[in-house]
Amino acid sequence: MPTAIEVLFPLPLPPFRYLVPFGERPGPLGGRVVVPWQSGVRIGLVVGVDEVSAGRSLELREAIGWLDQEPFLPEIHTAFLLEIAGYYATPAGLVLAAMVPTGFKEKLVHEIQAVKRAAIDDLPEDLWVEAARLPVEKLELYRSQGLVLERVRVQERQRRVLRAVRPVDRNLAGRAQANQRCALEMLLTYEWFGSAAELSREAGVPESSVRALVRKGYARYEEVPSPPPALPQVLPSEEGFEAAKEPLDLSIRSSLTGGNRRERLGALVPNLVRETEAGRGCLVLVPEHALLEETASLLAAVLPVEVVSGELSDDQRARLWRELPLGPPVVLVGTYLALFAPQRPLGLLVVLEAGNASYKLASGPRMFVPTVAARFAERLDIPLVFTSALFSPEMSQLVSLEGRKHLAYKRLRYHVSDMSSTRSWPLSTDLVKVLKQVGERKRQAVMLTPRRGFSGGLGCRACGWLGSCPNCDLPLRYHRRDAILRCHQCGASRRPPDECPKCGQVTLVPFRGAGTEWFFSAVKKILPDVPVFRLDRDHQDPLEELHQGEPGILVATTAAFRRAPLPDVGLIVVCLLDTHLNVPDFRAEEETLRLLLELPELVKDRLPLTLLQTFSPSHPVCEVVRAKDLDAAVDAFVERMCARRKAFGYPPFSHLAKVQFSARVSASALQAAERFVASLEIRGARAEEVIGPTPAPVGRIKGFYAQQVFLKAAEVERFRWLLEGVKDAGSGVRVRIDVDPREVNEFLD
DNA sequence: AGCACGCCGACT
DNA sequence: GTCGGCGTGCTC
Repeated sequence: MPTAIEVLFPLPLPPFRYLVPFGERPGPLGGRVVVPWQSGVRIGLVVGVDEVSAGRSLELREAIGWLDQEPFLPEIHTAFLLEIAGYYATPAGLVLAAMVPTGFKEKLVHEIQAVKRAAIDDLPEDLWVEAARLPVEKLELYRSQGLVLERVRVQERQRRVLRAVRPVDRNLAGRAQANQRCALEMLLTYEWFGSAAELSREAGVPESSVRALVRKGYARYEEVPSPPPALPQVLPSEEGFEAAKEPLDLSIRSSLTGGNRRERLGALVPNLVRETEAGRGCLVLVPEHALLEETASLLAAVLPVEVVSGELSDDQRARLWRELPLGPPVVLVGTYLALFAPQRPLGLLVVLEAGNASYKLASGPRMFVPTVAARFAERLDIPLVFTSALFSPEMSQLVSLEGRKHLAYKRLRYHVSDMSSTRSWPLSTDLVKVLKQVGERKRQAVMLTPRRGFSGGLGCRACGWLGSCPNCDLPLRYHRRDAILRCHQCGASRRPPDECPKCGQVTLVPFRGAGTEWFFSAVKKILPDVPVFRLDRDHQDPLEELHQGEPGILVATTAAFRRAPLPDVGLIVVCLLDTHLNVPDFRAEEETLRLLLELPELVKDRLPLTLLQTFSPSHPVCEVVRAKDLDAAVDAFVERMCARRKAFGYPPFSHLAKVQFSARVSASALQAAERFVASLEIRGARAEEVIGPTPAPVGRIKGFYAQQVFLKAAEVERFRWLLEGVKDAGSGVRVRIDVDPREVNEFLD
């Protein structure tokens, strides 16, 4: 029986089948193989081997050859890719692309020759020629007749340089050729230049003179091997960083909560030191690039550190992957891209800020990185630590009681300001009072606003008309400074009308929640002499003055958490807590509490007064932060959240997936969703396992109407079985699956 | 993801 | 009359 291999590519596709190269053995799982692909060739990963019938084998193309002697990826990793793809109901190739960020996009040199005595007139024997010499159909024909030999190797990194071909001669002797002569002499002295522009700069001659040298044959461009790219240098942080003295007594899976970001990292330093000294590498995952630099530079003060993130070029990653296994053990700090980095042996896996929303990959395989990391650590049988301000129900499923480590919370003084008992908007009378104090004492304040722009909308006070997006069922956000209405979902924008399009009156006013612009101008009005800074996605004021301790007020979205802490903050304001609490998601309350517990991370030393503006001052979250014993109150809150999730069958006590059907025609989306639910019933789904279809909370986005169905199952096998029922929904309807959705109401593009 | 094929608007 | 927009479909 012929042998076939299953080959995976870094593309949104499942593995494809090829025949083993003629006369060769299947090769190991996790090896790289070169195969014909459309009209060319490409690199894939062998993820399976099986026998196929002789008849079936006729339909398969033959692989061309192996790329490495040793497996490129250990077998454990290879199997893990497929497992993760299965759980997230995503093509395995997407997981490969996300987890193995190097090794599959190399340029290839593909050469062919005729087999002995094939007597093909358009292909030589005994001489390798570029495959591109032959038209694709010809090559395909000769392949099927077994008339052609093929070989492929990786093209080494090259760069184009300008080199001299012959010396100055009398054709360059004239006065008119002075510039060319000068450039050629310089080129002869230094052997080569990276470009004509570079040479012209160095020689101080116009670029046209250099080009003339090339045209006249005195110089030419050549491809030469280029040196490996430099890796980013991690500069040790100059700031003092309090590392703990003794290692924590960690379990195979642990959590570290409480304190603040730096304290949590500091508490783990002795463990990282111990591992590297024992000759094992450590992996420290961060949720996003913004946290990478801070983390890496703090650790670099005491440990050997390397970094990996999407910011590295392909060549830099290739170099790191090549060199990591050869060098001494390091602490590798990176985003999810670092998870499969070839550090062997690995002694400890740390997932920093495990509750951070950025760990949910928004595109590609919609994986939740902490979950993936936990399964991976389990497979490799190495210890794992989650750190987070707040212990989460998800952690409670993974971490045993002995594994739970806690640092006491920084206790802030909270003041809750009831917006329903104040007439001033958007600054309550309490807030005006404390802001004035901050101004008088020349201190700093941070105000966290729920959104960017001026207001949640622009509407008519007379008739209630509200400007909304032509593509989405959403109000257009009002950006006063740019004098524009903009959709925060699809980006559509338009000029605000001068009068109400509905009733014609000139009574258009900002509606709904205030954003950074509104708070900015409100603060300016009451404190005209205090510098006010704005920070959000649209607008970033330089903050050097604040970082140097100058007085001022920072009005920001949660973008403030991605900046270094400020030195002299006397006041933190959560401008409208309700916006966070009212996010229609079962995690909203926890996320709000997390936000409040992370507030100390905005400030350097002294703990400021924290003022929460809200219409629901007795909300449990407000009660928790005002409790005498904060640590106990948070514990009790998390217990309640766990109990609630258990009662309603939410994760982590069940597996949850959102299946979204979207179409330009509203009825087709609904119809497809209903068909899906009907098919689930035929599969034996129980009533409590299927919720929906329901129209998405924002009914239309970018011109697409969306319907969603939620799938819930206690056991993972059953969950996967139900999810396999998702089929193509027919033309005009897009189906998207999000396993373990973090934002239940997010539109899946 | 790329890449080809295919059908409707603004131009040499 | 053509260039080019991106919708749809395919890759062993």
